[in-house]
Amino acid sequence: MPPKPGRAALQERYDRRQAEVVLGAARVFARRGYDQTSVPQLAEELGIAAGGLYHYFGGKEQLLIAICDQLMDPLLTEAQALLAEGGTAEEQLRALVRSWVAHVVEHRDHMLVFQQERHVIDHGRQWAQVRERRKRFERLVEGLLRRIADDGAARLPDARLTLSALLGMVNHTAQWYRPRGRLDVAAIADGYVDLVVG
Amino acid sequence: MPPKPGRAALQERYDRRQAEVVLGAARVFARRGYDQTSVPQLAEELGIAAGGLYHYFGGKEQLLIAICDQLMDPLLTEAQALLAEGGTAEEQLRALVRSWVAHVVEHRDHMLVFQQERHVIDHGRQWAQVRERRKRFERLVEGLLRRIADDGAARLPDARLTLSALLGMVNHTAQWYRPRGRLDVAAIADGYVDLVVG
DNA sequence: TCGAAGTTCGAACGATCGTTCAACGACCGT
DNA sequence: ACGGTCGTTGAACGATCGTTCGAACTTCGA
Repeated sequence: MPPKPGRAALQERYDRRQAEVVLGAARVFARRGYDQTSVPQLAEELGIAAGGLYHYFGGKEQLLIAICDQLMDPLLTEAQALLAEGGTAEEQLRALVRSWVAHVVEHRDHMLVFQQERHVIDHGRQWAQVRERRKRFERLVEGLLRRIADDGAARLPDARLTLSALLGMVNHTAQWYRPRGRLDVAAIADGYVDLVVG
Repeated sequence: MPPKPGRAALQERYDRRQAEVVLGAARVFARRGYDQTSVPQLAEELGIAAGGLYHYFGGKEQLLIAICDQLMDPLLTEAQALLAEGGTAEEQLRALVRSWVAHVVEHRDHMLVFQQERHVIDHGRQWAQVRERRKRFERLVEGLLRRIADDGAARLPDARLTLSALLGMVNHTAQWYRPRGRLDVAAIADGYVDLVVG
């Protein structure tokens, strides 16, 4: 269904439209729920015909996978870049959490869908790549927390428990953050880090 | 559909069976997802015929509401009882979080469904009571955190942000806790409280 | 400007959904 | 022990689901 390989201009247009559809689908799914949104309903909100979706996606579930990829790929890429920059473990953690919170807030709809459909992500065969990306990101954070604990500077009760707590609070941000709220992204992220490292 | 009023013995049997169905449905929904589980599938796993469910519930969504009630009612009741017992704010917080984590772990399936179906809970008209119970519980925790902040003992960066963080980490526990894990419920709860109050 | 390739449409498909209901065995109160 | 209610069954319903596909429209390359 995508254009034949070799035609760069067409490929780019195809990819841009596809990403646009994914973005819109994330917004609709976050509000109405993935399963409770029928393909005709989704198509109507996106302003295209129902059948037209299948030009860009093999099926409804592949669209869901694309939403999760659009969420996880840049997050993991940015996290790896930050860790390569050097600095103390605590400095790196602070930078990582800032980037992470910014990402959660920016991709709030994606996050809500991602959390909502955890049962699909955890079980399906074709979800292995999404699961692995999530795992890799969590390991990055865990490594950082272990370095901080080993430095002895902070009094983390338990690195694994702290990791779970941090995952919980940051990801939960998607459920209450509002664009014109009292706290900006940096204040939220720093507040989280202060809780964790004291 | 329930037995006629006045027959206490029948009413009790009916209520017990109903609660049993809710419990089983929570387990199935947590694994397969609410929407992705058809009524015939659910009925088969519960060991009854599809039509039989409608003896206890007006429809599939009322069953979902019952799951959330079975989760929130005892949690709120116990929280209110703990707050009535007296003690310093920090002591009360520690007791409340212990009870809360125990509840999340005990009703892990309910929690997973509750979080999974957030979009339904937030929007539907008949979900107002569930929303209000959730709100009331959150206000209880918020009041406790404000008392701690006012006492000046701990260095909470922001009571509202701390509340969101605590909600996130405790509720997230349902997604990683395993019965024979390294940490027991009390250790988890105390770890969370230590992060929050320092 | 012309043929080809890419994109969109919308009617139609079989499958499956949530729900209803008449009927039957089990158990209650008397 | 008997009449009535309760609990359960499973077949059947209309509605709606995700998906397909051939035709119409648009854009690209030359």
